[in-house]
Amino acid sequence: MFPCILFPKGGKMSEHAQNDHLLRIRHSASHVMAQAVLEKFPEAKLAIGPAIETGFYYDFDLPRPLTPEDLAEIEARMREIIAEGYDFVYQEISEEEARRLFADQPYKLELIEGILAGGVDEDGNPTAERPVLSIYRHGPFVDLCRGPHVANTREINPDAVKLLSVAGAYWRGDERRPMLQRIYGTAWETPEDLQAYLAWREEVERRDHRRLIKELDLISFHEEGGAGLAYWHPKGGRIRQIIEDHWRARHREGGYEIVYTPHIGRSWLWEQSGHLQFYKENMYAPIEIEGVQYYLKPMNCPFHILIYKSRTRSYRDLPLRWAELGTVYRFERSGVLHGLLRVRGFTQDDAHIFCTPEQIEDEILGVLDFSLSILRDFGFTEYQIELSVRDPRTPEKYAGSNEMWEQAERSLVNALEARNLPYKRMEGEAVFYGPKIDIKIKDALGRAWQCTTIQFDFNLPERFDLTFRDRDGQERRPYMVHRALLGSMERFFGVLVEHYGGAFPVWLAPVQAVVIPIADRHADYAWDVARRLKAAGLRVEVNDSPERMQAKIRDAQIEKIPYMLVVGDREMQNGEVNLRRRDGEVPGAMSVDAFIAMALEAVRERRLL
RNA sequence: GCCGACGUAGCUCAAUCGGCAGAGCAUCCGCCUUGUAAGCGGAACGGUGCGGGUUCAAGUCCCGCCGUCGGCUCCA
Repeated sequence: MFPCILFPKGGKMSEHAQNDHLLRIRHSASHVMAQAVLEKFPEAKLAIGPAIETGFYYDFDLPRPLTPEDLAEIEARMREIIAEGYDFVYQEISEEEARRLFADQPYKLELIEGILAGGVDEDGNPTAERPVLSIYRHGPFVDLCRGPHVANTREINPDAVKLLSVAGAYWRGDERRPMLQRIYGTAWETPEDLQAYLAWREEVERRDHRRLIKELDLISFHEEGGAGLAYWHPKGGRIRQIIEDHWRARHREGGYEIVYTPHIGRSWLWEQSGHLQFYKENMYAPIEIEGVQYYLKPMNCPFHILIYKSRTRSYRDLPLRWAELGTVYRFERSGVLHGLLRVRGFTQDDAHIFCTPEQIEDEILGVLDFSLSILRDFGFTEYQIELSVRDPRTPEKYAGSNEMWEQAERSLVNALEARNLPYKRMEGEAVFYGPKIDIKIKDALGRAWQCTTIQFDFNLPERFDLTFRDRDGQERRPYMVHRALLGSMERFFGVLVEHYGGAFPVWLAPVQAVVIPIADRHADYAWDVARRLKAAGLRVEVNDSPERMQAKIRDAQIEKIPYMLVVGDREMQNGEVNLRRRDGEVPGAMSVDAFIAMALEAVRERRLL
């Protein structure tokens, strides 16, 4: 999933997650778990069991599916094994010994072959090291393993270990290989760290957008309507409109033109673009009418290209920056759907930039600045940036010339370095048609989400024969850059909901203020106040239901409305409102105008409250 | 798509061995006229995701489908 989970917020835990001792503890815990599983299922076949960022796992081939009761039993046995106090002993072994030792462990034998053949380690990952077969023993358990481990099982705190879940996982991550059972666990240095991690997981659950969009009446999904298709309710729609309005305004300022294109296109487009060749299994089946096949668009590029090709382009026209909130449909496999983060129909905030090779550096820098600036508007100020480039070993797999790739990469690197942005260079991660920058935004819980992508395309300009007339009269090929900033409205909205836990900053809140009359006789005044707020441009509701004031406040709190304005006899008399904020603060009575000024300032500055 | 789990009222959840489908909240109707996170009383609401099957009897067991969840794989 894209929420590439980092570590719990706060420096202490982050240090721990990178701490070598912690990795040893986790890796050792996974061995202890494997021992416990093997005792319970002597016929179990072991696969691999590494430490991961938040714990560890081990993959097993077992005679039957594991139940939660099994997990509890295994966990209990782990504590006993830990208490038995075995040393972890490292030993290098010969090929023959290894084959003999793991004779009845086919997955281990496969790993052994891999290690001997060179190129992979005992987790199946590529390595350049010379082949060494090594094992780690603790008590009766032995595993093919390079380590490192703690010295003794007692170094694992039995109260800081917990098994979390069991899930399916393909052997070697290959869907054609057997499906194994993976047990996930977590281990920390102290029980306090474990508790903090579990509390963090609970917080993640509390903020889950799938729960919040339902509770806050923002978006729903319907079995009857089809999986992965979102229905935006009035309040969700309101937020989306605010996001879109802001997006449009910023794009106009930023030198973009906004275009609109159809939702379906003739098969010719998709043959020409290559989608039917490379992407067909992700496209909805064609609609045939009058003998012509139309496909629902999985992306907007070919449409923008047709606009480009609608007339002869001059170097004087470039750069062209065209943006569209383009709704696309992709047939995602059923198992990958996930709330708003992975859907089948979504609206990309797409843009394509067509420019001359000379302009590309400036354009890339412009896109980068523009993207980060807009993300900042929405409260995202921390990023994790990846630069995906070619695999230098296989240049033939990529479209475009060497010079193009080099220039493109240079422009991406230059932009990142001009802004002092740290990034990770990912060799071989580029798509075949060009290098790209992906920006993952970090949310309030420190999780990173893939939203922004800036991609070169050396493929489509060729396929569609895009040209411009240069100042020397020659026809030349423009550069084409795809860019999605928020990614998609759906995914961005889901991330936004989780980032704020549903308590949106005032400028985004679907209802900014609710006026709460204490008794019926205050209702007219409440409506009067509401009219004034509305006239000032605020989104306001009046709760004049026959409930107690306390109940109305509770409802407003649950709805996470930023401002609650209580009005009773005193306020009515003085022409005031009595403010209570979502965070529980009660600034108290103030004039209506004073409240309006305060609220408008919060909106203008995009403050939380 | 694959492995596993799950699907009961709008929401959250209950229903012992297969034996009369239930509660709170929300909704509706009354009463109360209230000072910063739930006033009181009453009514109505589902036949258990859908379709088959087993059984005297199915929410409970079996099969298929749909959907959701945890993962894997995928993510132009």
